[in-house]
Amino acid sequence: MYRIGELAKACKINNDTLRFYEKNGLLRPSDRSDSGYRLYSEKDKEILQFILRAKGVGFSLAEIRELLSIEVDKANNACADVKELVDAKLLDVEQKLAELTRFQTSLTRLSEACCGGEESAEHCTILAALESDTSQVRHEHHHHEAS
Amino acid sequence: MYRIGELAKACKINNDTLRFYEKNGLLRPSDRSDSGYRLYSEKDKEILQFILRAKGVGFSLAEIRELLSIEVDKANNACADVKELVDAKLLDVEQKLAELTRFQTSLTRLSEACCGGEESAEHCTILAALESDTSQVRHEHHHHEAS
DNA sequence: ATAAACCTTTGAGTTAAGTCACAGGTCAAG
DNA sequence: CTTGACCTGTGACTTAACTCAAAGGTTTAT
Repeated sequence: MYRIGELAKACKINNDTLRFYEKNGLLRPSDRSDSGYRLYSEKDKEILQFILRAKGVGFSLAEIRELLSIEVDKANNACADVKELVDAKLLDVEQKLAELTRFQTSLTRLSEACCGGEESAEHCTILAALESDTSQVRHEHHHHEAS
Repeated sequence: MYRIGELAKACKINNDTLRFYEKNGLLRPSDRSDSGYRLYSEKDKEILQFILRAKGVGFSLAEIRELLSIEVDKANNACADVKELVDAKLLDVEQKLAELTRFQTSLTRLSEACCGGEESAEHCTILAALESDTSQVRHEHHHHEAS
């Protein structure tokens, strides 16, 4: 079991961030000590790492809360609802992947062109390096009620 | 040439967001009308779409500003500096790609397990579906001075 | 047994990224 | 030649996601 400071240090975040996540329903410590200290389990740590990774790839805390809440009710199989959410998130992820792949291509091209010599003049900005197929820009304004 | 409202509508963002991006050095309209109205070119629109895509995959405006500023000084070849920045961003992107790919795998697994039947009980949460190789969590605190 | 380093709660402050409000100028249509 | 939809600037407000401060309880080390 980790105390708050230990877990925070291990994951390089602030103690207050952990309290904040708790208050916002993202990560509740598995236990409390007799004196009220938060006690986090190994599994709690994994959840936290999941949260941090998800944040890193652009999910909001509200979205992450949703992701974490995905859990098939084994007794009643409320599967359909879950699948819907999962598939929606999957679409999000695939869209992000597509965008990122394009960024990767562009940046790679730019990097290669860069110190290659004088023939590189055409690909000297990100924008020039980006394929100009900008058709797929998407915007969603899901308004999940947050904390 | 687009006026602010036209471009904003075309890209499904707020007029004020465009003014905000301008104030923060992300997108300056190519021209102004005689009466002072902002006039955006087709290229401006592409830049905006770039910004929106970059935002979508988790880049901050400060990072996007950096990305946009990547431009090889063709006369003086300040190539080395540029390459360094590009390669740093490339690393970022590749890391995000790796994370996202794992999310994709997990979500796919979850989706498939979900309405598959009763043997799916093991993969009923994101966390269960995630490979437990959580070793690679990374945190960066670049402090680019923002606008 | 007392200081130092931890933890508790409540509540206020900060930063990034918008978003809104206001007072007024512009322009196309009737 | 005025009405309505658009634009201008400046500045205040909002939201998400922290981050800090204050007042006090707990644990460990001397």
